[in-house]
Amino acid sequence: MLRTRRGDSGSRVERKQRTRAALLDAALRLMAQGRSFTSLGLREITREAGVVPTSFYRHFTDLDELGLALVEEGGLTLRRLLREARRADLPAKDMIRRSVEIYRDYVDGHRLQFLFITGERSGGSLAIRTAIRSEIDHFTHEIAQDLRGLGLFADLSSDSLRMICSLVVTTMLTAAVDFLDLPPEQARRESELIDNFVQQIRLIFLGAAHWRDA
Amino acid sequence: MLRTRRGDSGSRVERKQRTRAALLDAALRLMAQGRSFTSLGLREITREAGVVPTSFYRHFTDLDELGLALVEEGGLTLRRLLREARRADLPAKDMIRRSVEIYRDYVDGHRLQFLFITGERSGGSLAIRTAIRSEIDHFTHEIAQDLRGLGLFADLSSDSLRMICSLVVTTMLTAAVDFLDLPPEQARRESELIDNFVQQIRLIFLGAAHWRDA
DNA sequence: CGTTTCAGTGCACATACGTTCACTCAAATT
DNA sequence: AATTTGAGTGAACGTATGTGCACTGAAACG
Repeated sequence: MLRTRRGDSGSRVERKQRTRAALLDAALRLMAQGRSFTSLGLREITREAGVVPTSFYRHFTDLDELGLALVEEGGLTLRRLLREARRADLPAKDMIRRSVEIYRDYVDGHRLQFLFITGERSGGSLAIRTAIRSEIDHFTHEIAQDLRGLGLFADLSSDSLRMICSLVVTTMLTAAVDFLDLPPEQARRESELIDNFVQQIRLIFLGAAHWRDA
Repeated sequence: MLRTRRGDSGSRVERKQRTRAALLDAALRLMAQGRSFTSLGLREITREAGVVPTSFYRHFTDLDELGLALVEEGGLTLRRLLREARRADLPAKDMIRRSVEIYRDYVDGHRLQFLFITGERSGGSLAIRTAIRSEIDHFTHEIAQDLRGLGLFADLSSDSLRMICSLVVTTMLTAAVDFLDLPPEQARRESELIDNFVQQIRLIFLGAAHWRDA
């Protein structure tokens, strides 16, 4: 009874891609209810995606494979953040605060992805953890290049710059968790959080400005 | 057939406490195999603890309650770390490196606890996440007091000090995840990790030394 | 010493799970 | 127009789950 299925338009490969995306999204939505990836069941995901359990195997051999696909999606999201941040040419003054606000909006606009990345970064299976770590390393490296491109920290070795960016990134990810856990309509609490985050990044950059390579 | 149960010595309350501890430990051991807390089943935990499923209800009303007990245990572990660090009177020179080494050893000696804290800090249920956050806040506050006690950062406001310590703590927790994921017998990779961690803490303190309150 | 308490047992139940298999039937291919 | 392909179906399987209930028997208590 394929006739009555929703979204039965487009070519066959398009429809397949759409179902695949529905499965990925279903998994993220379930995790958003306070569950971790390893706790999800195959039937649960297909049910949420509006598909029969056996359909799952047309797209992934098992749940791990779906998890790794989610990591890849998350990595893309991180890279899109940087592309967006580069476009928004930042004022020299208050550059950090502005960047933080962009980040906050971006996290809010991609809640499920960040929930997954931050949640599984140190929670679930080794395979997923390793894959996420590699995406984050990549992200860190890109930020380092961007800072170099801006002519900042020109006198630092690339090892030191990497060390500093990795500190910045872990601080960003911690802040993302805080943003996501913020109850809605708590402007006061949110601005405290942002202020704290801004100060931490400023502190790191202040340290970096005085850093001398070993 | 209570006669043949292992550890059937001690008073009744002692034996109960021991079974309770066995349940908590069983949960941690299962998580160490790369699973998150929300993925654990009641039967699975009791099986690992060597107890019949229905016995579970003598100790906890449900899995959430067991999770919160684990958080409490984890909080105790964090506080014991500080007590231990305070005893080991640190040399003024290389104080950071020495502290980091103590921390590394401590994490290694309490792998399961740190696996739980870092893994569930941003992964599982809101209740557990919130409880962990509060333990970490407490930990952060204690570190701030210790630094004050050492006469460091005497010119900083307590808000700034808190902000700095929170940065230190999140860096510590990220480092713990890295330590835990380190394959055994990788001395080279481990010392790289430690060097990186030491440098990040130095950088934060360097920034703190130049920080001026807003 | 008789009675009470209660941690742990063993069985039963409804319900969920992952996976298999043979199937349909529209789209793609020939 | 005839044929092949393959995403999605639906029933069936063995096995797992959480929880209720009546039970046992040693420790604690009066």
